[in-house]
Amino acid sequence: MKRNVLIGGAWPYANNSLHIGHIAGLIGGDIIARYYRGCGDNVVYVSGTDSHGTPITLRAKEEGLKPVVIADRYHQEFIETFNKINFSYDLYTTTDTSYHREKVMNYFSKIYQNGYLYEKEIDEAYCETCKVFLADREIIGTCPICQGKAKGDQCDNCLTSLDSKDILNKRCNNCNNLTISKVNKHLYFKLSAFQNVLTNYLYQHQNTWRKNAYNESLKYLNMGLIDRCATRQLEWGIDIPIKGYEDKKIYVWFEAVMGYLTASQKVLETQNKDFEKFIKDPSLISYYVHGKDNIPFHTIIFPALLQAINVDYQLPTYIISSEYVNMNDEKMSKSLGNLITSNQLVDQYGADPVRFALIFNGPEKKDTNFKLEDFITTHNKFLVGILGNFINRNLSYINKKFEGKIALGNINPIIKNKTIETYKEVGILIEKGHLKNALEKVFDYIILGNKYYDEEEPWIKIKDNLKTFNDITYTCIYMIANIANLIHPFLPDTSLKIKNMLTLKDYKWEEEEINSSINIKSLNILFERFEIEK
RNA sequence: CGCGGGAUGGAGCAGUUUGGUAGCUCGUUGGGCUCAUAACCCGAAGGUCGUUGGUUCAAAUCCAGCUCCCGCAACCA
Repeated sequence: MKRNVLIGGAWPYANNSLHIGHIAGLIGGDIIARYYRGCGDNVVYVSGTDSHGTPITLRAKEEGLKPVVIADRYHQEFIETFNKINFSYDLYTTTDTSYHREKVMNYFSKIYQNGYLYEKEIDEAYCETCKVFLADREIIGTCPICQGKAKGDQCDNCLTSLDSKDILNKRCNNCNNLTISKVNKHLYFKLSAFQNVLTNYLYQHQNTWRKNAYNESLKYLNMGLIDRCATRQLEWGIDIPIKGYEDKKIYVWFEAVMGYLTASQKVLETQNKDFEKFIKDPSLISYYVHGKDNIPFHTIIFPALLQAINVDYQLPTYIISSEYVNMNDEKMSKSLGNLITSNQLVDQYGADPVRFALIFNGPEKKDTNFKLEDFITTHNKFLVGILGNFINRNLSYINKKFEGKIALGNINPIIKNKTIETYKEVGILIEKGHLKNALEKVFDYIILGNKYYDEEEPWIKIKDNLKTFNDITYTCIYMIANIANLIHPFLPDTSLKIKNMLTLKDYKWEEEEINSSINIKSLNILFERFEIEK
């Protein structure tokens, strides 16, 4: 029976390039998607660029461009980044498509009709010269604490975090004139209505969510959920389908998470499948993959929105929330200038080595540290020394002695059992989101191959016992064929290279029984050694 | 009393959910092999698992207190 699996990768915001921390947090989704596809399940793996909102608007203003230009520029860059590192999204889209806009407006209307959006009037800073309501970040003034210069919601002088309401002598950042306080109306989402539903929901997922997701969510629930403003005084975004709100847009926190629904629907449409049936399937398994800063959006807000649309919409099953990657013991940041973009690293070292490093040293449970020296050492040890070596020592010997012709033999039964067991164990780990452990288990299997080869000493057996030699060799080729499958979710390029060398069947998450004699088509080195640059 | 994470051989980490021989990589060191990209395999040295107390036949693991480190709260996953 095919399982329905929905995997949502976080939607990167079109304001900065993707660095290795982003990828480390997102790569779990790709592994999970590839695994389930190998099992033959019905997988929908989606993500897209978060293209709207204030930061992009302000950025555009600074550069004298339209917001759409900034959004498109980063969207194109993100597509390139995900292609380079081999993410297998079924759809990577953006929030700036007519499809998404239309569907989101429908959801907004639906939630309004269901009574979860209500009007509220609040006082906001208004610039009479520019004739606009100002966002926090467009307000400058005097800090009420130190009398220094405050900007937006913080004081540049004493670094205190402020409520923009408390700033004195508020001025417009554009024209520098004093602002006035003016009543503005907004639509609020009744998040508080879901306090009990979400609390019960959380308790049911203590074992399926990562610990940080559980604790963070519990924190918000313990504080008590508060209603959230769903509209924004802005020109760049999605129109509000309610009368009287023509001058405002839907707040990004609302529409970006809706992307999971709109993108999935789009994918299913192209497959002639029914979205409603899919999203309401009680046995739907869903994964939401993102960094720890994004937890409440996926564990609180998104589930509440889903409930507000339709109580039968399935809530997230697994929350794959990563910690952060630090760089040489420092936090990665633009201002420190120490961040490595995904593209830089992949261009220099290739997709699979980078994927390996980001999984093997992945921030699954706590922050990890990225050091180029460690990256190279680990690469040389595992990819060159264990994986590349096992394959190369086997195939090159057969090439040398038998011109690449592998004779039939008997597969060692212990190895065979171990192979079947490995599929099972790794599969369970991936399904639970324990990607690091899963990868380690795959490498345990490859290490076993090297051990087997050493203990059996085929280079000696070849001299006086060709039958035994053939059995050993055949067992190793059997292992290699299965290694090609087992590494596929993690290292898709390498998997394909191995399959091409031996002309193997397409990737599937199941034991591959080679049963005819095989010829080595071509022999290539899988991984080059990297030298540590001083 | 703001919130969260961490403390395990020289370094970096896993193990803590579901108590029961302390595991991995690097480094140091002895050996084996020569099929393999100075790759591979076996062995050795090195830890009273931050600290104090508690529960238990048994604690790195559970409970309580304490000490120290790091993130967030400030555009940045």
